[in-house]
Amino acid sequence: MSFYLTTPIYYVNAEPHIGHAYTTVVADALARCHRLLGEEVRFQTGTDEHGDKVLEAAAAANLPVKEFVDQISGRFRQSWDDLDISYDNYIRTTDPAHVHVVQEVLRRVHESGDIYFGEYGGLYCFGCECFYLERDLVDGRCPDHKTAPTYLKEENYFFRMSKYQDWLVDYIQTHPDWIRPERYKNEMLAFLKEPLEDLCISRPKSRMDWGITLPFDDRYVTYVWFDALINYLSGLGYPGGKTYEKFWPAQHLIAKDILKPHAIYWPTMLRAMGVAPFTNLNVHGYWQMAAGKMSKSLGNVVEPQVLAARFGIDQVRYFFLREMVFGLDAHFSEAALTTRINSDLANDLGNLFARSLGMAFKYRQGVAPPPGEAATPDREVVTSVQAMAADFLRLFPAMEFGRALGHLWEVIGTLNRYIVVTAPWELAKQPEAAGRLDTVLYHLLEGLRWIAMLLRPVMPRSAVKMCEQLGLGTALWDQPFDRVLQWGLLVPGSQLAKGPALFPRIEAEAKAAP
RNA sequence: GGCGGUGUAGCUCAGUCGGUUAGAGCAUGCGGCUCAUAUCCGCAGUGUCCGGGGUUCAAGUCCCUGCACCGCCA
Repeated sequence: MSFYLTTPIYYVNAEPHIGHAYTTVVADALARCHRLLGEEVRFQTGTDEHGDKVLEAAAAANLPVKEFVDQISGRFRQSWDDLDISYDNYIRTTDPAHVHVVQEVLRRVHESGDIYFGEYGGLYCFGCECFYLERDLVDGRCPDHKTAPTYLKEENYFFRMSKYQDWLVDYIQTHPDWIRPERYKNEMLAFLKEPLEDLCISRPKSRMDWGITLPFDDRYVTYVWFDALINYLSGLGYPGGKTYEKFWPAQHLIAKDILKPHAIYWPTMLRAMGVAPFTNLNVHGYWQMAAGKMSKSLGNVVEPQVLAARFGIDQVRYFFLREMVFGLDAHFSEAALTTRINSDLANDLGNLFARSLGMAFKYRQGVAPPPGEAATPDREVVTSVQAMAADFLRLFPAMEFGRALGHLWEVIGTLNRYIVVTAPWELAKQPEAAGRLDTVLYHLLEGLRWIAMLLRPVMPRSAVKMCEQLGLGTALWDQPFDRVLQWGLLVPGSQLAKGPALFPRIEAEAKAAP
């Protein structure tokens, strides 16, 4: 079974921010989860590098455009490496292979008659790279850029998007899960109640030449969205090849701001190309920043690598997945991040791990003891761990990350209570309770092993640390879920290892930093 | 202006088909334990379920209406 997952390719006119990081972390966690479910996974991210705004940004940075895009693309890639993103392919729209595929697509669609030459005149905003209607302007100015648009009359190439409107509406209605969550599907259906216009897919080089030259008219470059969306295919080696055959169609992951290109342009493009639609478009919300909306000009952009350096990679990954309901907006603040880290990671999980291992060392010299006959509380531990794993593996791939983690944390609570109920420090005082103590310690360690296994997609580094300290070899843990999630695979007699606190508490002074 | 969403504890949110004294986490207060990262466990709360009206034996839940915020479209 194969699984192809994509993030958008990020536009290189600005630095990576927390929104990009969220999409990418979610994608990574999903990719890791599906690998552990035994599927063959291809996970692609990358950068979108053509268009007006990139040209402007390069000019503002006083760099040749290619040098500029190399630099920013590299910075995105570095950010993802810093966050342990396990992408299989990092695509750039300036890659010659991508350029070639875009031209091939244009040629085919042109030949099939779905691209035509026409004229369009209107008020053009260079900031938005689009034309505006009079009624959309605010005091005669662009509503986003507050600049007066210029009247342009141009001849351009158009994609017959309107031709596919009825098909698209029908497809959305007959595949209710296709665009999800539902609210975004409804938004698109509402949008499609109005007649769809054809899409202008060229820009005259006289105005803007940073793009892919049209194969049938070298006076023009390709409109940046038409170019960018094709990355999902070009990254597989489309139009041919085993990779494409194996992995298409894709699971796309996007933020809500780019819903329309993905839900309208892209499926109609695929249709015109004769390619099957993507499997799902998965749309998520925004992080609402504590001090108003996320915006560079407001100075509250949180750079992902800065966050990771200050709070920890796994900590940030956990926060993203735990705190935001996929599809809805959520609030971001350092206070919320700190609370999650301190109460969930340090107090609940980290402390449970430390006290369990601590007792194994204190009472059993750091060797995993053999379990004796299970009593009622022990059996309850096994039952709740197994039930939780089933819930977790049902919810997590369905992108209910917060609920999946909620179930996992209930079991962490169960294990903390199990310690109180069984009171190993009392058992240790009674020589005749030695077997009982062995059993309790074993159930704790084995429960923690399951937790470590399930946390691998979310917090890969911490999960490996847990496995190491639990004395497991990679041969045991580096396997699909169905092989490692069996009760009792922790081998009695294994040598455990002590380590520093998994998740140190964030103290007040760390919060005070700018 | 049109369509849609949201409004529940101090904060963030869950509340199934309408059904008992409306829940969780965090924060707060009290008590307990000592294996542990001053951690963990137990107990205690606090609510105009946005306002108003209606349907019903019964409404956080369904209907109407008003307000606030958000999104999409124009």
